[in-house]
Amino acid sequence: MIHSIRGFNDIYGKESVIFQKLESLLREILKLWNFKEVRLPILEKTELFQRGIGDDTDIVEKEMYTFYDRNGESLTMRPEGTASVVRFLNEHKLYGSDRYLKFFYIGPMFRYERPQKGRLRQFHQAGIEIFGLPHPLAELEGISVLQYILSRIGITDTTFYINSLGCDLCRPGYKEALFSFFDNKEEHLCEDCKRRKIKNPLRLIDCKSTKCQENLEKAPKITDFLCNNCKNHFDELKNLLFLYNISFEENPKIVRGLDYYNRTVFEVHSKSLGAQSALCAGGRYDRLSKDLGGFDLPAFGWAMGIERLISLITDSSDYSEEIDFFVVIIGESAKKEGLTVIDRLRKAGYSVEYDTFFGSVKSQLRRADKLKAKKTIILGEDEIKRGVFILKDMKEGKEEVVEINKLWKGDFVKWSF
RNA sequence: GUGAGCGUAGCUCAGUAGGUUAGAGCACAAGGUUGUGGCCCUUGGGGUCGUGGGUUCGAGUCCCAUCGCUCACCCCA
Repeated sequence: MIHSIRGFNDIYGKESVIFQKLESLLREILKLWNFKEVRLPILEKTELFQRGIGDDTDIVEKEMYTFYDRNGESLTMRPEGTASVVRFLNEHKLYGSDRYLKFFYIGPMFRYERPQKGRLRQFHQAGIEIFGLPHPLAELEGISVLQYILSRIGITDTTFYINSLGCDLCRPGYKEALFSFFDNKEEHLCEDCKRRKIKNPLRLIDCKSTKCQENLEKAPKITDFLCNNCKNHFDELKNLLFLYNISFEENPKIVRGLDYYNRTVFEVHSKSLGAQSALCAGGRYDRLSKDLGGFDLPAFGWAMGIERLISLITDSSDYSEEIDFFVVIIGESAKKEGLTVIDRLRKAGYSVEYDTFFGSVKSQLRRADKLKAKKTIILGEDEIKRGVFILKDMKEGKEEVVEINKLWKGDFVKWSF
């Protein structure tokens, strides 16, 4: 027996229904904020992610599904959505007609990681990207719609962490301060951090090892190093969040794992998620578009993990959907009429099921009950002779005799539910 | 990539210090009503005990290997 690839799951049953409902809710809400959907390819040139996400990040270094196609070109199954959206935007030169653009996407992403709770190799993300707005109003747009989505789904018990990473002007000063702070503490650092210190000193800040935690208490904070513009931006954002009554917690340890962020970064965590507690994360990435060879466009965006979101939905309701009619067919001579009735009803807009094995009346009715049919039509040889069928209400248990002719007249109104 | 725990029926699990034909509940099917569901009763189908090797008179049970799943580290949505 061939089974699915590790970390690649089949989504079916209740989960599939919740998935659909969640998607339509997202589309409905994002429309209120005037976000437009983009459906982008799953496969992109590897270079897009190397340059976009950053060569030194874990995602690019060891988590991408990368392979050569038949022409020898290196392709990668997208590990995230932002780089693709930026590529799309520049490729179609959409900023030419409108300098303020808002997009969203929903779809599968791929990362080669060891699966665990809340972590799959193929997982789904919904994300938004806002282009062209340097002002923190971009953050407010993105964050307010996110908060509304979470509240509509009914997810509480989340913490919203926010931080600023500064810009090209102020971050070098901070990196230097960090570097010299850790310089004489080499022996106190965990193995990972020794490596980080050279490659990406910012990441020292969010190390989780207890060994490093002590250092971090005394480590310099990025927010103390922000230049005036960055500080004003951050302050103004906080004021806007107050205006919208969005509660947040400043957390200088939020630095994010992708290279493209500047200024605002944020994460939404939930304690109920397990070790992979991030439900949603994002930030501002003003340089990415230009870095990818495109137009110089400020941008802000976030992405949320759909599976993680679903695992938080504590909805115990029954997701097996009821059907309108079950048609019980008794005897060989009733089959022809029965199958015609079924076809008629379906094309009149009713959901209909029947027993293709034509079991006993008892087993057909059992099946009608199990499938949650609202009404059952019973059609046997006797009924055919009389030109009628029995219409049975499955909740009341009452039966009535109806002339088959009424179906052909399209007179379904009396059974509307 | 590292570590820990777990693999017995479609599902959730029992299975006693190794000992006859491996069990239960749920689910499924048939019947109890010569054409009527839910509740109840009866009966039935379904398992190479993850796989391979070893120890033993005898292995679901002990040992080794392997595969898979889960959780955690790491990382991230």
